[in-house]
Amino acid sequence: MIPRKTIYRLSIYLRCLARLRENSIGTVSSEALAKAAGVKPTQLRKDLAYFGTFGTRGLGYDVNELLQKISEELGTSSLQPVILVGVGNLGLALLSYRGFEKEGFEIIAAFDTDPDRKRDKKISQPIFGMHDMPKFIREKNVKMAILSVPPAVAQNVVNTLVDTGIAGILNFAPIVLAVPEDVMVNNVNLAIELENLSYFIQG
Amino acid sequence: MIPRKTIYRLSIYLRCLARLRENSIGTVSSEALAKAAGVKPTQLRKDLAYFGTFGTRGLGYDVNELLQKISEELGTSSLQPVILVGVGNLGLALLSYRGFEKEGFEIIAAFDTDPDRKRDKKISQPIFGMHDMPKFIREKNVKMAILSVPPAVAQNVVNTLVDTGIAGILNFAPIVLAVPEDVMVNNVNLAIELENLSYFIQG
DNA sequence: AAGTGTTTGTGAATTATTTCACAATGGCAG
DNA sequence: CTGCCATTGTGAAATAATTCACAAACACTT
Ligand SMILES: NC(=O)c1ccc[n+]([C@@H]2O[C@H](COP(=O)([O-])OP(=O)(O)OC[C@H]3O[C@@H](n4cnc5c(N)ncnc54)[C@H](O)[C@@H]3O)[C@@H](O)[C@H]2O)c1
Ligand SMILES: NC(=O)c1ccc[n+]([C@@H]2O[C@H](COP(=O)([O-])OP(=O)(O)OC[C@H]3O[C@@H](n4cnc5c(N)ncnc54)[C@H](O)[C@@H]3O)[C@@H](O)[C@H]2O)c1
Repeated sequence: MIPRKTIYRLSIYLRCLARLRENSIGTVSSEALAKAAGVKPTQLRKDLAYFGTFGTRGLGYDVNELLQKISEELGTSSLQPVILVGVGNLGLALLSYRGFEKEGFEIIAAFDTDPDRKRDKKISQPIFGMHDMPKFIREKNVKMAILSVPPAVAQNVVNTLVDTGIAGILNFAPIVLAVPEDVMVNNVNLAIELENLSYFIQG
Repeated sequence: MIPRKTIYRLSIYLRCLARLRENSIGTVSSEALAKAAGVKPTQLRKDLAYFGTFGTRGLGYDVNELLQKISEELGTSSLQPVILVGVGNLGLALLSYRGFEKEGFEIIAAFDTDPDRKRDKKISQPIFGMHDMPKFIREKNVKMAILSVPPAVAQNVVNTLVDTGIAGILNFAPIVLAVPEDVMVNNVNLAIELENLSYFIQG
């Protein structure tokens, strides 16, 4: 069982390796890669050891090979379809962001109670009403959703998502969502991040 | 020394307590509050024990008192000024968000290389050029910044921020920032969050 | 082909965090 | 005022994560 935190770091290593490849760097030592990722070399090596041994002693890691192996381990090799619910200020920013595709994700559609008012914007994804959501999720076999609706309705929307087969939710609403234990929620709570910063820069 | 993770959870408790207060609930047991926060009761009690004892055995915690105490501990009692750098899609969404004030933060100004093109939007904060930033930070004694600039320029902007006295950065650019160790960076990397979800819903 | 210098991989040690288990406490009913 | 009951606070135990320390492996030089 690979620790949760290791999985997070694998994602970071992946991005550092991608940059190295862009710069035509063929091999990298655990020391150099760890530095780029902001961790200690031993931690990097331990993280990799959870699922294989890829390095050459005395030399380091082959950038392409390691990229490939981490990618496989994370299952990022194939493009994952994602939907977004709640096309407000934040939802629109996310929809117009072109950075997800090259990381292996694609927001294929958005849903909102009021889809028509949003439609005039310069975004490429279709925006549907909430009524169309269950059918869409089932037909396209979507497993992940980004939730950017007001907190007051978030639990309600989540219940629908879960009933319809969504297994992973990236939640921006500042509330704790109740979900069955086979559904995973990652919360992004910006107020808490700020509060956290504020605490540590004072104390 | 209070664990880092405890501090995160204190912020969550705070929000749960705020909701209880809105619903005119005066006391709460560790069991009920823990459930609302999505943690185990013993963990909640241990978290509180790090900085005091506030409960009444047989009864639970006084909602108002606990709210007050956690707030003090986190230093959220006073409003913290924050600046935002990079008024693009994401930056605009953050600027227009009215939810930070009631959590103790206020984005008092924004900065961008191209401030004039953004000025027509319906946001209340002033947008200045990058040239004005150092002076502003020093004069207003701002300690925290939200960074939503393109990744290619992020390190550069951070260097300026750090030189000017910023001690806490909430970073949305998908790169690892290098900062002196007395500066704290909290990263919000949405691609990594998605990748993480994707891993755990499959494996 | 041997020697040298680097860097990996990994058990063991350390440190951090969570959970357990239960004695101590105070509210409340009678 | 006494005893019961619910609930806290907390050492101790368990679990998880990080760091250390070093032998093993390989590249590279001569
Ligand atoms: N905007 C930010 O910068 C920011 C920052 C932190 C947190 N958040 C959180 O993110 C969420 C979205 O924020 P926002 O600023 O975009 O809000 P918003 O009000 O601009 O957008 C919310 C959208 O959800 C839609 N909606 C409402 N009820 C719905 C329902 N039942 N089903 C589907 N859609 C529904 C609305 O039509 C609207 O388009 C909120 O929970 C907010 O607290 C936002
Ligand atoms: N938009 C999203 O949903 C989203 C999602 C995940 C990550 N991000 C990340 O957040 C950051 C911002 O994303 P965005 O979509 O808002 O990008 P954007 O291109 O819309 O906005 C970037 C803004 O930064 C300004 N800028 C450029 N160089 C600058 C400099 N040197 N100093 C100050 N300002 C400068 C630009 O003028 C522009 O207004 C990026 O790093 C992006 O990768 C965005």
